[in-house]
Amino acid sequence: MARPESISKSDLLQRLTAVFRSVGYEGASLAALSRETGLAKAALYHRFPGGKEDMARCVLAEVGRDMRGLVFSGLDGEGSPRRKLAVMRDGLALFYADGERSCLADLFSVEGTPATIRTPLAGGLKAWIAAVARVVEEAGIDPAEAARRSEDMVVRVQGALVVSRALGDTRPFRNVLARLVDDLLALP
Amino acid sequence: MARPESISKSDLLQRLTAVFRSVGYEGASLAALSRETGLAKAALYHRFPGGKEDMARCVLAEVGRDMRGLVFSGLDGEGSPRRKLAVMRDGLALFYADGERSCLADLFSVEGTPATIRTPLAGGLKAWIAAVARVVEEAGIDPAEAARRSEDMVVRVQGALVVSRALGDTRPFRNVLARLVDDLLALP
DNA sequence: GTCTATAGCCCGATAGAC
DNA sequence: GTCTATCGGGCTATAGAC
Repeated sequence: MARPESISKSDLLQRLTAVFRSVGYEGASLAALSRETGLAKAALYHRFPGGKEDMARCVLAEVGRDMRGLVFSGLDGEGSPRRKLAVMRDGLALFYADGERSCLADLFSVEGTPATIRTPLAGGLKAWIAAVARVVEEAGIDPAEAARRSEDMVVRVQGALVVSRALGDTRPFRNVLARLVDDLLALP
Repeated sequence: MARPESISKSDLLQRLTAVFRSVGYEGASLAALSRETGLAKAALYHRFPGGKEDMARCVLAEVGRDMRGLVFSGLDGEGSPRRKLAVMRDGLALFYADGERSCLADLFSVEGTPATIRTPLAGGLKAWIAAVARVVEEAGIDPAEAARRSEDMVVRVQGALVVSRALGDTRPFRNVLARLVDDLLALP
């Protein structure tokens, strides 16, 4: 039985994620993590014995699961490549709240973040690029070109999030999403 | 007369820049800024009475000047659009050390950085996009499409820096630069 | 203009009561 | 499992000697 008076593990992770996602690893103070979750610091240490690094690792794993659910999951099923990539695009819009959110791949890759967090992050990015490349190949694009386009797509999404944040305007992100499928599947 | 025993203003700003560029605004502690410049904290306060925020503002202004020198300067002169954009591309390779360096537009746009720094940053990004769009228009591309391509170029450069940093591999950055001019000037 | 020394605060992390 | 209280240390910033 779940104990309703206590915050659920999933809710807790979601709130921790929000903090790390807006201020990064070093910027996320235990005071802020405590405030945003409603748990005292000691309670956070009870749930995450490894402290802040432990929290960030769990957040990254949870975000990875969300990403797989919203973004990857459609890539493996049946359906045309165009349809699968369109599902991914819509998942990205949700995942990044239409460009309002930053990506942990950006915030967690800066110096000062522990390597135990940066390493799985790189793996996740590579997995994403590879999964998209497989779908692009299905559409008849040769493997080298498919890999190039997939990397370019991820580059554009990351860049659009940075530019949107820096300008305080989500149009760059929405512009990239609008062309994402066509750019991946364009004729050679 | 310059006093040779004291670090020059330009050298000082360059060393401060290196710190902010690798760890961001909040991550740049006065201890690190002091260590990397060889000046005691009190001496830094003598030169930058506004403290860390003052240093970051001066660093941003200096980086803006470097950017204008290396990246913008070629855009206004004579020469074909293709040649001018190629000069910009080579300037970018230098400016970002072939993808090894991060961009302040990324690091300084995260929450926690004072607005006095984030605001001029957004202006600089917009100016860059506009300057490139003018050259693309010179090549006969219509203004709306030129604006779109220029924004997309900046998006790609920013994204390539993020992905290169996250993967620990500068290939994404070099790939973007290799196609930058052709993508801007492609036939409609 | 640069230094050493330190104020005052917030940091990550822990002790121990309940 | 959560709390309050606190530790030692690093933080930004300043005082004051030279």
